[in-house]
Amino acid sequence: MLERHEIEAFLTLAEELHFGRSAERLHVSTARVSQTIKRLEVRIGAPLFVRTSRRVELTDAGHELNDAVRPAWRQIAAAVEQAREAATTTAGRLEVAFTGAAGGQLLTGAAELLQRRHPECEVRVREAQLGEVLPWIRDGSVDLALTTFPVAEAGLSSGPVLVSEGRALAVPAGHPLARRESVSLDDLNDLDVLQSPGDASTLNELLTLVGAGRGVLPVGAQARRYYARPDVSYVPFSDAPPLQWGLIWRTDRANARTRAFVCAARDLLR
Amino acid sequence: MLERHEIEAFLTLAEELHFGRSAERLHVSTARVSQTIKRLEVRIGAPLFVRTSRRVELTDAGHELNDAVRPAWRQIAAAVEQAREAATTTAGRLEVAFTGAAGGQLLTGAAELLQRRHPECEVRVREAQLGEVLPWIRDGSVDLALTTFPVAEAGLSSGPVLVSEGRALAVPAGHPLARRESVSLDDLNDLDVLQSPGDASTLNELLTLVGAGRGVLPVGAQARRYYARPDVSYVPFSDAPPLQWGLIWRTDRANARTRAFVCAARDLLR
DNA sequence: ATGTCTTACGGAAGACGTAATAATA
DNA sequence: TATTATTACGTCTTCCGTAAGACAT
Repeated sequence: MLERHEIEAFLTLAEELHFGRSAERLHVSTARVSQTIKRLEVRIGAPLFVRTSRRVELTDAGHELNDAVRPAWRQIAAAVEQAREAATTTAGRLEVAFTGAAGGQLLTGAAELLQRRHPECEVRVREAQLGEVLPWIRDGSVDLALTTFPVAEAGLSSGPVLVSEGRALAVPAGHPLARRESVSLDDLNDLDVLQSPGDASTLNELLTLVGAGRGVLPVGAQARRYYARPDVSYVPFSDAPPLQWGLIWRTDRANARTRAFVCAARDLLR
Repeated sequence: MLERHEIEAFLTLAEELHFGRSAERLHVSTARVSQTIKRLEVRIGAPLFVRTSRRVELTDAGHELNDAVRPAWRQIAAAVEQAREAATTTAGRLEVAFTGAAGGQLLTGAAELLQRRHPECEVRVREAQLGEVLPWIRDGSVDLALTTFPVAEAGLSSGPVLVSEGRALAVPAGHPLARRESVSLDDLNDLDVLQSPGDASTLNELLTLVGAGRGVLPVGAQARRYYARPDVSYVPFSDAPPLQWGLIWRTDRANARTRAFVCAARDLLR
């Protein structure tokens, strides 16, 4: 098969029909063009150019090769250029998902920062319910999602931790625990703990169940501010490790836009 | 632009999705495939594969590049293979022209030898009149022509001298020179010498003019055997250099068939 | 005599393999 | 632990430019 420099030397010489000008366009010496063409002709087994020191012309074999190779090589060059462009440009659409009101605030801020930096990037921030985040990421309907860490799934990547918040327990307003300063993980053993996909699919539904006395729900401490309700009280955990939030994406769909958004989100929180 | 080894490594890995098997197919080490892909990704500016030590998969960017590059590269490979094939095969048609009865015998013999050697080569031997040889060669209606040397025209090539014959002068049968043993170039000064494209376009027409006493005509000594006529006598030159015959062809249309025919003609006369 | 292609030769870039290392299941 | 991808490094091919040579106008 032909080497890159052979293809380019051939196509250039076929166009210029002059070793000196070809060498200039190729940024090499004329001697190099001569040797490259010579080697190419040996490899093909026939002369591709008829040349005297005054005239260079394509042979029939050269014409045929030129006609077939030129469009194919242009296509490869265009594909590479497009790939390079797609890899570096932030122009285009970016879909970002969050769960929870606090996450929406954060991502909206990040989106605004991103669009100040890259006006050509079109960002849409959507809310996802608890169980929708991973499916949306997997099927590609969103490019990024804000979620709790860690997410250990093959094919997914995670950005840095953006927010770290204490944990709290949502309990019915009249529940004995509601008057406590804090709760412990051990306290959960005596309680009905609601599960996300099992008992209900959205946070508000779960909190409604909590308010109705159907169980308790571990949440992030921010819930007290964003999901304050008369029927629910939030009691901080004394001993639970903090809840960490960050962005995830499908590794095979990472691009300049996702990188820029992750960067904007990180910068926003400094 | 991408190097040949980068393109082939990429396309192979995109197919195999396994560095070891790709390396095997490419006849290089796995380390080389790894480094080549790495460099390619740096050049493009984005990962083309997502890989762990257990799994290799194309990214979106990789898929797009693969879809665009693969058919184009196949086309180039096919064009090169076809050029190589066309350069070496003798299959196909070959048109050969001659002037004069002796030339016809010679080329017919060469054509028979060629077809014994290369049955897949289809040869057609045609007679050309004097002025037709060069036009037919120039416009490509024949691939080879037997003609007198030297032929110094840009774009034409000549094979070896095949036949070398003494020269003779065709004179009217009753002419004083007809009784001479030989003539000299100096004798031409006192005579009307007929010219090929000027006075007539075929040899028989010229000889008819000679027989009619309209002038004399320098010819090859073989004319005495192949163009014996009652109205024309042939007298050898004592001092003219021999007339040399050989094959010519358009340099840019030389191919395996023309080379094989020239070779057969040369071998025939050994 | 001049412009142009080709050949000869020494130097530098990089393509390659081997072997050691890291990471995954 | 076994398989597979990556990194490190020394070797060697070959790509390249310079300079001299060959050829045609």
